[in-house]
Amino acid sequence: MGEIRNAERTQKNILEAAKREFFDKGFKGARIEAIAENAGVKKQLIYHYFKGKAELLEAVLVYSATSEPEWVAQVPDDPLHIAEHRFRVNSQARADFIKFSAWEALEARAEQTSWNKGGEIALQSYASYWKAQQEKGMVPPDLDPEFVALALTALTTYPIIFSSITQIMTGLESSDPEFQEKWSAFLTKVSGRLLEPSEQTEA
Amino acid sequence: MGEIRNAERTQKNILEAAKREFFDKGFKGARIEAIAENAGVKKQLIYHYFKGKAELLEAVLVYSATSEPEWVAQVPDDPLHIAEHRFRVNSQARADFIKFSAWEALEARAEQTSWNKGGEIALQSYASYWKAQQEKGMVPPDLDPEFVALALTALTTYPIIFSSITQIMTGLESSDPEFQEKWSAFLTKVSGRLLEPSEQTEA
DNA sequence: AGTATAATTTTATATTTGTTAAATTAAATT
DNA sequence: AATTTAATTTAACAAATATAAAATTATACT
Repeated sequence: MGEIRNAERTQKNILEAAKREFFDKGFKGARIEAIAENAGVKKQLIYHYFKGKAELLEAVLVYSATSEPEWVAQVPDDPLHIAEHRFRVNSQARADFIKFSAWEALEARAEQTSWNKGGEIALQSYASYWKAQQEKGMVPPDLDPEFVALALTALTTYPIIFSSITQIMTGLESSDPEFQEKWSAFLTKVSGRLLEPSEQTEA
Repeated sequence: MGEIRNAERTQKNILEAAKREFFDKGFKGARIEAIAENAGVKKQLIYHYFKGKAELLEAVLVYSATSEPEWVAQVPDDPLHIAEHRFRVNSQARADFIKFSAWEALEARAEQTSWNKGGEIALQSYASYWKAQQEKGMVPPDLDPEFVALALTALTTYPIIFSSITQIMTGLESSDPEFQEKWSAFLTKVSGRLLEPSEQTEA
């Protein structure tokens, strides 16, 4: 309409709109029509550039993986601040992807599909990280490092996924910067308490 | 077919099937046809007994609320074991309801609907509990009790909701009794570390 | 300018799914 | 037994939604 024809730009518009739609509504909940409307395009164009709904989602996932900024570089050394760092990154740069993962997990359970082949690796490597930390003596020996990883994953994603629950319990939305500050501080305290050597070492 | 006509029993069959379907797939994902099939009934009967899909869900919620066993009675006194107790109850008697709440939270965010009027009260009263515990000196004063409540909610529901993630990180499904035992023990340790008075009380 | 090719829209189809209305069958009542 | 009422099924509708084919419009190339 307003602009000159440009396949590349149009495809990008579609991908951006699709990303918003999929990440917000999940695969089943996403509507091709809504994506088209949001991209300022007739929906049949989507079938022209991407084969179908499933293929569009896959394209969105690679697009979103490549286009997102690198954040692995600046991971803090101190395991005490890992959780806080994770939460900050999750709630800022990756909030919508986290929400999508939640959709994915629920939908995958209800049916049998599973996108996100890269997600598993990330989760497992996170578990490996805590195993290594335990071997370095940074995690109390009585705590299973895989459970530590799971617990911290829960604590760093739950408020983002369940913002309404967060709102009800704390009075703050998880998108609120005030919540993010306070929860970050809380996570650091929790990490400290979790990782500090137990008092009754041995009798 | 096999049995004699009995409106009450049929309604119960429908409610049971609907409960399974809604709790597993969420509201949008649930299929009336699947419910009918599962209940051994033609789907039009559902419209006869319950007005429509939305009303059926409401009926399921009250049915499920009244038919579930009481568990509030045997809550442990010691806040150290609250999390473990919550997790045990959640993963056994209430696993499917927890999953439904997850669907509800995600769907409510995507749209504007919200069932589950009773859920808010439960969450708030859980927050109040921890506030009271802190006043009794059972929670370190530097930890916001509402955040403690949110954290423990996350830890006691996340593995149930995201069983696949749990499987990837720990090698165990959250429905596996082995996982439930280990996670329960882990939660108690975490609670202990979280609630124990800080070492550097004041300088 | 004229033709080929790419970009986009119009029109149409098939399927899924929630819902309604009518018809049928069984139980209850007199 | 006849009639009324309740339980259940058959048939049909309508809206939503993913998808396909054809038509149109703009751009590139010679």
